[in-house]
Amino acid sequence: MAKDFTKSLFGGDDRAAEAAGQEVLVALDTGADAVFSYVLPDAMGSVAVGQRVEVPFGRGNKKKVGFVIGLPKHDDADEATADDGRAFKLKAVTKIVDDEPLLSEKLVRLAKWISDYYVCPMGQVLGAMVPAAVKKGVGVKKKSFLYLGECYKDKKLTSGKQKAIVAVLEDLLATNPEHAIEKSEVLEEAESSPGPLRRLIAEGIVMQESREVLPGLPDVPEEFLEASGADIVLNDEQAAALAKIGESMEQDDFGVTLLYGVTDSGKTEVYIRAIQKAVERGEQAIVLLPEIALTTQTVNRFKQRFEWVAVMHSGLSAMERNAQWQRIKHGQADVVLGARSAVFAPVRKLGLIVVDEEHEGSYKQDSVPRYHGRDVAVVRAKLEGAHVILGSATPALETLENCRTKEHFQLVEMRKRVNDLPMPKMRLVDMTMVRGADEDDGVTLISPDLEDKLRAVLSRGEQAILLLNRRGYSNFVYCPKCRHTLHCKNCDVTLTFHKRRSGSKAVSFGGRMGHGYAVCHYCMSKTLVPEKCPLCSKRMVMIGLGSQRLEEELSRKVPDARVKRVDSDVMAGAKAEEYYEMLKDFAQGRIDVLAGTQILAKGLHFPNVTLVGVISADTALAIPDFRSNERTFQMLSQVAGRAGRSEKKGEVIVQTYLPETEAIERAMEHDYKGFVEHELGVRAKCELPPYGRMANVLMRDEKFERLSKACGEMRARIDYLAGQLGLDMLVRGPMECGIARMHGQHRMQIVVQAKDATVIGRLFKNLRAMGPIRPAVTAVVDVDPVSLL
DNA sequence: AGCACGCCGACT
DNA sequence: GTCGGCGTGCTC
Repeated sequence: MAKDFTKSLFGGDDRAAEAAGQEVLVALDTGADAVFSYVLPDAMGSVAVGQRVEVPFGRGNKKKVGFVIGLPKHDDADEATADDGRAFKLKAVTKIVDDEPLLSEKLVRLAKWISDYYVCPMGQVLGAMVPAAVKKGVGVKKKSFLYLGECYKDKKLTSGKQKAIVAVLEDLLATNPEHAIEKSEVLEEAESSPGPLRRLIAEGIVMQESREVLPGLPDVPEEFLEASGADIVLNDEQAAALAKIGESMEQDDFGVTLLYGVTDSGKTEVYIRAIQKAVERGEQAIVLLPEIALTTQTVNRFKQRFEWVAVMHSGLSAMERNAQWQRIKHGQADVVLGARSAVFAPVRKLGLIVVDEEHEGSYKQDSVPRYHGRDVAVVRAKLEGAHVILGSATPALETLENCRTKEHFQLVEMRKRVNDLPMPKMRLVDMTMVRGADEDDGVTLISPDLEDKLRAVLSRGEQAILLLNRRGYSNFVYCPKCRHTLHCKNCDVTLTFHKRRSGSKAVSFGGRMGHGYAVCHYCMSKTLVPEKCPLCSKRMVMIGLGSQRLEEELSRKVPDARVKRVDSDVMAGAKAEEYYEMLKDFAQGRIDVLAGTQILAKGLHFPNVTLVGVISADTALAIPDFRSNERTFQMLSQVAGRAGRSEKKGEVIVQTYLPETEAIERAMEHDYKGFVEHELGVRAKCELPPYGRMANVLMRDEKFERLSKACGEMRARIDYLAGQLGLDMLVRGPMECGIARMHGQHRMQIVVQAKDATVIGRLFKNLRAMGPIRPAVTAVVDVDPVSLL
């Protein structure tokens, strides 16, 4: 049990003055880029790597909890030497927090890799590996457990209640601590109050023990556990893929398989069979999914096939989260399902990690530690001798390149859709030819082609999905006379107009502005929209591709359709049940058209959907990022997968103002390989990933002067180190970020590119050692950035 | 990162 | 006088 060694009433002597002991290295969750040494007094016993300890920290000796990450071989150390050479006295650990390590030694090693590679203090990495709910022990309660003492038969009982209690325990064979029964259960069963029990305990007939208990989880409702799916017969491609994966798994060695399979080629079934193999071998599997794909549908599919599934997702309460984590740690989960951070699940014997939709940018965490879930999965598997399956219909170029060049990577392809469904027909609509005369401001969202198709679909009693891939990009308020647009006062972005929610009647779009406010999607600040232009007093109008506007145009062009708008705006206030209710309405045909943002493109299966309309394929292209073409292709391919998931033929209409873009042209042909080949050529020319690594140093500050001075200094330091260490790098910047101002701060970046990761690693290791730039500005290092905004 | 310390300008 | 904002340095 944890012991508190702070005996002295007045703060105690935290230093190890008289207490000799073992030196321990402790990583604290602080920005300080160091690991701290403490003395563990001998009287406290021993600790292991991965356990947490409480230590005094800083001038005020405030208590902090950190992870033990090393045990140097100094058993009577009480002094240490700082980097600058001066010696100081070690402070003593005040408490051992965990009875047993929270993290395995392997996970601590993984943390070390993340700390080095992503340039983040060890303590922060370890802090992020364990959910806050686990660290706080949310929901852990002490409960009393009862069992019969050895002499229980010898004593005569007179009270009926006492007899009943003993009988219950006897029935349940609770005759030793291992078979102890929870107190309240016993009392309930024996229909007794605590009084008689207290007697029994006092007489030593019943033994009582207090234990920490985690909250149980509610059982999965029966209705979700129908079809087993165990009888699904794999097609030849699936069988071949599984065989290859199995081969690699049986070698009991690290390996990565890229499962490159078109939408509906049955990748999930391959995952499941591979996981079954792991489970049969007594190993556990982790399945990573993009957060947005972690739907009940997906989870249930796994629950139907595996007895012990643990789910880690953002919707869990702190208590549930802790319960799931503890279950995993105690070997009560064969399969762990979760987003990014589930890669840290504390399974005992890791056999397999599946990363579904491995190309998804959302696997990259955008706060410290800025790790990539897929890449960490590969490193963890390497450390633990496990296998990784990376699944995608449009693999990341980095992954394809790894398969070509790295020893442990293999590519397995699946070209056919299950049931031999044809790929949906793709049709391109060149919007530059559709100059809309029907809108006051000359912008049309629904081309005549799309309008016709919609009507046809509705007349056949089928359904459609319309997609606006990103909200708030061009949904802006402007003055038609002086071209003044509303910008955010804190950020360098155009404000997005939002119609006020229910209560006010529809606004006349393209004409006068009504009840509404403009929102900045970065800082979330709201501004009431002025009716007249602040510069020239003309009436402001709004133009844009917002989903509200789409809804409006739909109701005019296809008035009979029952349309439902889905975007994060509508869904923000809605509960999960409402969302599922809406999906149910659509599935059962009470809604004809779903219109909304990309939320619709993910993981939903509606067989009656035969038309998918992409309102504008260009929004991703407008983002100044070298991956925007790749993203555009991936988005279109994802969308195409939504159409025609049954014997009915599906069609996809793609509207664009940039019809000659390679990504769009190739997507029309379902030709990912062709696109990749072209794109790789472009990347090679600029030495961009996958040919070389990239890191982004983002710097920000309220004062532009101070920022640009600091950026200059940063660049100078990078150049100096490059020279000193002979690092072969390409350095660009400092330059303004894609969004030059955010939250009232100016933003600039320096982009570093190098042939391999070790160069980047060495640069930042040395850069950190140089200390902060003065005057100080906020600087953030993003290794392998997923976007450069 | 977070916090204590100390240095300057703006008030009672 | 002294309150408090901000910039700097340190944490075993």
